[in-house]
Amino acid sequence: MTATAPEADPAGRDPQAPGRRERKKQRTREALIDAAFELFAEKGFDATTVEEIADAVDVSSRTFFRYFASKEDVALTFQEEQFHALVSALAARPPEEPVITAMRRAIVGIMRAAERGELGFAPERFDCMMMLMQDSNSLLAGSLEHAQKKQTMLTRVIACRMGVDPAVDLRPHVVAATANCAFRASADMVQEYRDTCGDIPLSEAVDQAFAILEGGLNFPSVPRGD
Amino acid sequence: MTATAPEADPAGRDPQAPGRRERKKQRTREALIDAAFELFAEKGFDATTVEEIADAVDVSSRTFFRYFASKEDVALTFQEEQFHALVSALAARPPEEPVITAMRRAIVGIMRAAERGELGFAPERFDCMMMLMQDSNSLLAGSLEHAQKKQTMLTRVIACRMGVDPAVDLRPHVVAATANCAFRASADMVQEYRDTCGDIPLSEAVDQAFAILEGGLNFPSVPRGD
DNA sequence: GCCAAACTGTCATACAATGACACTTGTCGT
DNA sequence: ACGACAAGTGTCATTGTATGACAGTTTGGC
Repeated sequence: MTATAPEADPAGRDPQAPGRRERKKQRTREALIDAAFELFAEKGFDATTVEEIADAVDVSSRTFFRYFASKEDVALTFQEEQFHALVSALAARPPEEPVITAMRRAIVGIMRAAERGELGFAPERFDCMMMLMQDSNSLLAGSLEHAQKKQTMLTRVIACRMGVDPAVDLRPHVVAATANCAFRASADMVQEYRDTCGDIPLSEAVDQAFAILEGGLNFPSVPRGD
Repeated sequence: MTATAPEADPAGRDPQAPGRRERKKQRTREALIDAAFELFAEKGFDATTVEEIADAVDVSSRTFFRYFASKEDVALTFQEEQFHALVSALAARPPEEPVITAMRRAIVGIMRAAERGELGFAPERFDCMMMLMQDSNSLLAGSLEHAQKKQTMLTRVIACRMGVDPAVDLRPHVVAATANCAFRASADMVQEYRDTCGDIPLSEAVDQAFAILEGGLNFPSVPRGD
């Protein structure tokens, strides 16, 4: 392995450029994610062991845990990326917009982008994760835990945008929780809908969910026209 | 151990009465819960091992897992009981009430009852569980998973009340998710509030959260009066 | 080329959770 | 009262997740 690569430059030319070590680390990380999803798709989340994932990439399972905090973590990388994108998108919304509107447009925008593969990962991966969650309690739990942690952060962002103190004002908490709420409600229905009719884009369902929430939820009980 | 107890009756007098075996089982179960909470309160959830809980009651850890599916499970017994009470309370609401109103009153009613110790368990236990969740990710995850599963069931109850099909109508999903949403938002704020000002009853916060949700969440962003 | 830092593998270990099997105890019929 | 059967429990073994310690290797900076 001599310096046959064209970019090899003995004099440290670009101090920002990630070195070979960094690149290798990144490759290992992505290889682990790829291998994990391949195995998950094949055998399911619970039936796949960390050792199998590590073996597929030819590293020790100890190394796996140096890249990911848990087996759930490797499956939730996309959720993590989506959240980061969400915070940016929310910050980019014009300040005249009411918070719920900003939130709604930010989320729906992110989800549409994700469905088009514009967020740096294949859309199938996210779908795959949603499917896996149906069959694995531990993955569902991990996802919810992750989302809850993010909700706490979102609350601060929203409180700031509203100019109120989250320690004494319930509203930012409710708005942040609403994001989770809309997402979970939509995911549940999309899943149920798939079994009977067919696929529906999650982003559309989430948009609808926000519409319902903004409407105030005032639905009558069944008229009992027996 | 001869029949010195006054209730010993050779002729099976009451076929409904739970036998000694059943009573002993119940006692073991409650002893495990008691021991678990004592240890949790003392050392925290994560730092407490199943073996310690089992030892405190003088049973094997294998037996612990015959009573509870997981270490989280023993801490979530109250959450389980609250949910059962909620479903009953919801069913008892008059059919003229809009679903969101029925839900709100059912939940707030249950939580007030819980705070008064009218649900068969000490209110401190529930408070304790909420505290433990702040420090334990696995317990938080378990709680959220449990709540999510219950939400799915709630969705069906609500869909039924609304007279719609949950596979094609998003609204019952959103209403059910709203329950979780209101609860989590309130729990987060109550916790934050406690650190700065003091205690506030969770039931009141939840009631407020519903009011906010029913209002449609239309809050302006900060006026920027710089 | 050399040194220090970063990365990895190989132990060892703790804990959660489950299956298998034997043993004890409660329940029920006679 | 006795015995058969079922329920409950303990012991042992095993799998899988996760973490700490330590040594060996690779990489980047000098």
